[in-house]
Amino acid sequence: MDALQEQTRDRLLEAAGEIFAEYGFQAATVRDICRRGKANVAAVNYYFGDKQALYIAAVERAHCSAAGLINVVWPKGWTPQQKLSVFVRQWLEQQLAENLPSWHMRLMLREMSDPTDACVKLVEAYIRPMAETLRGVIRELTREDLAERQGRMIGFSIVSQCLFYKVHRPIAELLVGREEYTHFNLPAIAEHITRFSLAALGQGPPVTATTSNLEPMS
Amino acid sequence: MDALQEQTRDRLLEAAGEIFAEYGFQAATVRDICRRGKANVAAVNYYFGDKQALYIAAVERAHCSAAGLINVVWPKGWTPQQKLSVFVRQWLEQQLAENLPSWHMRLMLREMSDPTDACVKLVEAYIRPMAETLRGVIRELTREDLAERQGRMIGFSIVSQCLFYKVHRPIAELLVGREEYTHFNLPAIAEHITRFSLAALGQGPPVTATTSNLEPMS
DNA sequence: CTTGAATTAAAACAACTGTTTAATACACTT
DNA sequence: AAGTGTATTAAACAGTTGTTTTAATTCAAG
Repeated sequence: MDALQEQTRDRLLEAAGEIFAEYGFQAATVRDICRRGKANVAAVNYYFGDKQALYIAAVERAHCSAAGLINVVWPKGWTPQQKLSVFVRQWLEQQLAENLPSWHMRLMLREMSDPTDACVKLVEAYIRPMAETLRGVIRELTREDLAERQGRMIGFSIVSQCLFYKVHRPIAELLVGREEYTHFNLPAIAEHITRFSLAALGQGPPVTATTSNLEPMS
Repeated sequence: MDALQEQTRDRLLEAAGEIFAEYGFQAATVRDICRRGKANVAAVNYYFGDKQALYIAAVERAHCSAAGLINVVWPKGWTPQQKLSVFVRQWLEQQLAENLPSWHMRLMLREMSDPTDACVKLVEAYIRPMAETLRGVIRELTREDLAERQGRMIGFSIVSQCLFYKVHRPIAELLVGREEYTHFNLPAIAEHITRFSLAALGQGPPVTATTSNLEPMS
């Protein structure tokens, strides 16, 4: 009984995540969700109360399952440059993950661009820990007495570059052309962002330098 | 007759812009738009055919009225550093403009994060010209033989930092706290992005340097 | 004043929305 | 075997959606 009853609830949550991520809260309909979840229309209200509660549950599920860069313990002997490189690459991997279940990140990004009631929990459980991780790396890369506010801005500069390639990907693709954009793949983007940011912090050569073997596939 | 007939059509377009910018295409209702435009419900279909055509017209109107950084002619003797500084500042001013009519930029940003059929025109008429302007400045800031692809990535790095403070402003505010975020005002952001980017290109001191009088209120 | 087209208005349209109800099916205990 | 509480279903609910229809109104030209 428990196995079966939990099954439909879970199927519903999974279907809700996919559809909310694709269409957003308003445009998604509970009938679509129930159809994909192979459940009756009344199931949403039976298990979750109403549509909004289902949405919040889906967002929660998304940020609970994706805790990649939270509480990382860096291997000994790593330079802060290496740490930043891995941070950027891993962020991009999560973000651009074409594999399943892709809706987790998409739903979170939607919440980040167009926040609802669910975004407070998202910030506390997911974003703030990641921001702290990044803040630690930045602290290693800069002078000890760097102003806290400036440290935050540096973090924003790094993260914003990563977010761009997901949030504004359609526009970027339209701008440079579909074929050319295939060269804007994950390794290329990751290396550019890392080099750009390290150079900005005075911890690497200008991004315009000829050689580019900053991080030979650690 | 012409004056009056154009009046309601324009009122409708203005109201549509505001409401579409605030709620998005799906969540905005033609009844809300007509109420704000002081027109009958049938007016939308009478003047524009259907809701989607009204939306596209609103997006068009938005990107036609905002052509600030397109085809700029830089004053003689300006260094590329100064040009970049002005570019960033002006982008942020348009983007963060709290003054009227703020819906133009908000509607375009919505289209950039969540593109519909209207975004192709938007790219060609607004985004591509601005990208060309920025590309010119970057060309001045780097070696002549810089790879085109890398030039584009540098442009993305700069623009993404600007976009961040609009698109993800709610999250950023939630992260650093409302009071502290008041210090993330336009001049502070503009200076940080300019210094960060110039340093990345090897055209300025690291962003972590103590002094910050890069651009004393030109 | 009359004509006739353009504009506005009120009402109705069918389709869809989230949600609720009431009946049924099922597994379990007593 | 009857009873109990949970899970699922089909049907209906009331409200909103975009759109259409039909009629009233406006208003300049003849």
